[in-house]
Amino acid sequence: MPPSKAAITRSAILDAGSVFLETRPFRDLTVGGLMAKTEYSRPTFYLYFNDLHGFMETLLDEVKVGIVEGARAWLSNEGDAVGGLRQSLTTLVDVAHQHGPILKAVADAAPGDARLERVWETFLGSFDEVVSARIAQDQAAGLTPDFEPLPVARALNRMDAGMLIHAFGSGEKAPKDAVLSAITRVWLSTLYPFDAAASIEQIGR
Amino acid sequence: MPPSKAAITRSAILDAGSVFLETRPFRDLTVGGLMAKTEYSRPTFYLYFNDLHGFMETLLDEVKVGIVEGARAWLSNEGDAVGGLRQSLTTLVDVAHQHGPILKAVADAAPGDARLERVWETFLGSFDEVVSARIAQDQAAGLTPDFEPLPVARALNRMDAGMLIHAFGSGEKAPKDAVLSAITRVWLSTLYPFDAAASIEQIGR
DNA sequence: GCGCGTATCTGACATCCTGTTACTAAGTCT
DNA sequence: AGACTTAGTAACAGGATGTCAGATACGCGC
Repeated sequence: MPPSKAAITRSAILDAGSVFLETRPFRDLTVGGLMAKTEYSRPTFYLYFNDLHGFMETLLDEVKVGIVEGARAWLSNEGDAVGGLRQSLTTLVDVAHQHGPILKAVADAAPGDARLERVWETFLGSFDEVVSARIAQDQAAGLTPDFEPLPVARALNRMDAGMLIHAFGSGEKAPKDAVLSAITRVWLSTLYPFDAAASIEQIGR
Repeated sequence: MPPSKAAITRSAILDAGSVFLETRPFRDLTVGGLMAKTEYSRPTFYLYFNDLHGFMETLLDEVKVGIVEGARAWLSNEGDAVGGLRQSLTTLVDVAHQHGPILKAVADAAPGDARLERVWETFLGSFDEVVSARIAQDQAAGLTPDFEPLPVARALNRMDAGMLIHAFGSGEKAPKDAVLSAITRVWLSTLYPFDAAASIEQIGR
């Protein structure tokens, strides 16, 4: 079946939003301005979204998948830990590079709305838990020093979020490799220090 | 001389703001609501501040000093590097714990205003530079592995910012020691890995 | 092609917050 | 007391939001 008219309209609005956020910050996004970029009128927006924050939530959903996907290489625990982590971080950086503006826009919008803030925090928090679990595993296996996994996981994740949004959020994006090697270094030194000689040297400078 | 009437009014407004942000997020702060907590009327606000974001900028200025202060122990390069860094992080966590709500409010408000965003980014960025310089020093001294200092400094700083705001920003604050030991571990493993055996063990779990 | 019910869309409205201006009141100095 | 400066306010205009009653377009049986 052909996509319903509603589906077309809805995704036209979403597209217009993505395009807008490619070049302008969330604070400049208004319902009126957004809809002016489409062939519909302002009230139509409210047929499909509750408000701008709900709109951002939808936009986030479309990106979530890719981000979560990337984490698998390390979390699934196949192959060596160091290699898996490297792999996961690499794809994470790739995905973030791709969707930088939307991620920044969501992060910017979140504090303005209780619901979106919770969604965003939950999104970030979900990584805290899985990473923390993986750390506990590696500690049991003697790969990782013994420490409380959760706060360290949180710290590392906040680092990623802050770094990636800062690097790829605005128009001119920072070089991917510098970002990747910086966060890779921090993750590896913290989680697999015994491996340091072998693994860190490979990062290069 | 006694404080001028203007100074009294101004600081009454600032106080009302601090108190408000102690329990409610920035998004709930309006000029009208704020001034209702004082004995003045709404337009009076505009005699002293350009708008809510200018107001937040002023609030940030009052906290800045303490934060910068704390960094000295490590940056000044007296005594051993590991101890100095430990010391700096400890006071950083203390100060952040104390002013958590204001820091979160500023971070929340920043994306809503181009000027405040720049101020906030500059504030964060200033640490990137000094930390990066210190890292370069330690690399020259052979204490720290050889890598590009700036991106790593940025990553570590973003970690601190994200962690501290998340931990101390809202009403119920996370336990200080868990936060401190998590970020301390990451900083030390990354910057002084050769010292690992000696230094990391002291962190405890 | 014609009517009809449903899906889709819009004009017009009430509301809220912002930032400014023209004005009043309260001090201060001679 | 009179003149000048500082402090504060009431009232206005602008702009964005979210809602609703009504208009328009579409699909479908005939």
